[in-house]
Amino acid sequence: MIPVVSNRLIFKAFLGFFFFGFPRHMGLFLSTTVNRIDAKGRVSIPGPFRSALADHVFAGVILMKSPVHACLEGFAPAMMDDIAARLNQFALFSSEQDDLAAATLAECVKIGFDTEGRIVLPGEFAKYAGLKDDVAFVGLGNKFQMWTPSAWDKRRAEAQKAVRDKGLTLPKVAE
Amino acid sequence: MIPVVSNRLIFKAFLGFFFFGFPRHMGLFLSTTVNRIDAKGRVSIPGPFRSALADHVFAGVILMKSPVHACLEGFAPAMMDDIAARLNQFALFSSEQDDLAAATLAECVKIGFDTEGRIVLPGEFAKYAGLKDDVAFVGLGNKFQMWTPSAWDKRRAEAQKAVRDKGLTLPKVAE
DNA sequence: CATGCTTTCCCATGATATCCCATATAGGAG
DNA sequence: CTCCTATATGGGATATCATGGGAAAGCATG
Repeated sequence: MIPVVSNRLIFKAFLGFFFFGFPRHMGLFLSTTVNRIDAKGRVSIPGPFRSALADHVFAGVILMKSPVHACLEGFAPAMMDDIAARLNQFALFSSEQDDLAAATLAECVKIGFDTEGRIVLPGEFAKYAGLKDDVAFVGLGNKFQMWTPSAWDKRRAEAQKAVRDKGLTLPKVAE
Repeated sequence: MIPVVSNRLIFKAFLGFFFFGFPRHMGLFLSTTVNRIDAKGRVSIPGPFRSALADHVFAGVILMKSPVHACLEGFAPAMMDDIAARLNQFALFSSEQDDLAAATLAECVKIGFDTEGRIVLPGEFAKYAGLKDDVAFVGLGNKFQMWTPSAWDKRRAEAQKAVRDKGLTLPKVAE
């Protein structure tokens, strides 16, 4: 089942804190790489991404079913602690905490690398993004996405079109 | 009959009070897993949850009949101290403290793991959440919830809708 | 004490995940 | 041009986890 555009706001909530900055020590996810899923459901995380994910506590990655697209979102494990801390500002049993946690933390998995820097894709997650043989890893700065190569081609064209048509630009950071 | 709706009102009255973090050393409850209840009423606690529950004093979990939903809430034993501390912000014998304590602490059981990391679901608790064959374990950070898979599907959609409709976001942690 | 009932422990199994080794390929360094 | 290292990929061997069932250990009842 493919998530609809109307879910975009959920994602905004999830990513809302990026506008206030995120842990600075993390590396940036850059560029796009296509890797292969083997018979056991394993994929190599692109080398550069592994460095960006580097966490001194846990060698792995957080995957989330994207609330916006038919893809998976990848984060550094440290991100989850930050999200949890933000959630803890709400009262226990409050509907805000419950709703936000359900829309974010519940949709994630924490996956460790094997000795070769690969992860095993949980079937449920692979199915969600339609991942079969090849996966396009797309670096987007503070996170990355995992797409089927063909779906990524579409999405990429769509994003470029949006930037052109709407004249989107990157404003200077306010001091 | 499940007293969910009526209890919701009690809680709404006091939502504002439960504030701020929980013991930071605990692991986070992440992701959603479905496990099976066997003929003896046993369920495996998902492996990652067991690590998050890890307590050097007691190998087990605290289950609570949710004061707000038709589900069970699961906590690390250490979290009970946190809840007690929150309750102690109210005056002794105040109706707020009495009501909240009755709706939370009084509705808990402490359950130990068996040698395989399973717990036996008390019949009363299983019935409260309508748990029969399969249980969805939902990680929500400082706690997790146990739902029937179908009830969770509904709740999940509801939470996403709430986030969307109310425009909920995760505010930056205040210093 | 015997009898049932429940709880706990222990082992077996299949599925999955993880480790370890082997190979291939691409850059870099010398 | 060749060696060396990091990465990507494949596959066999193990270890771990979820699950089911039997056996032993409480525990109340008559």
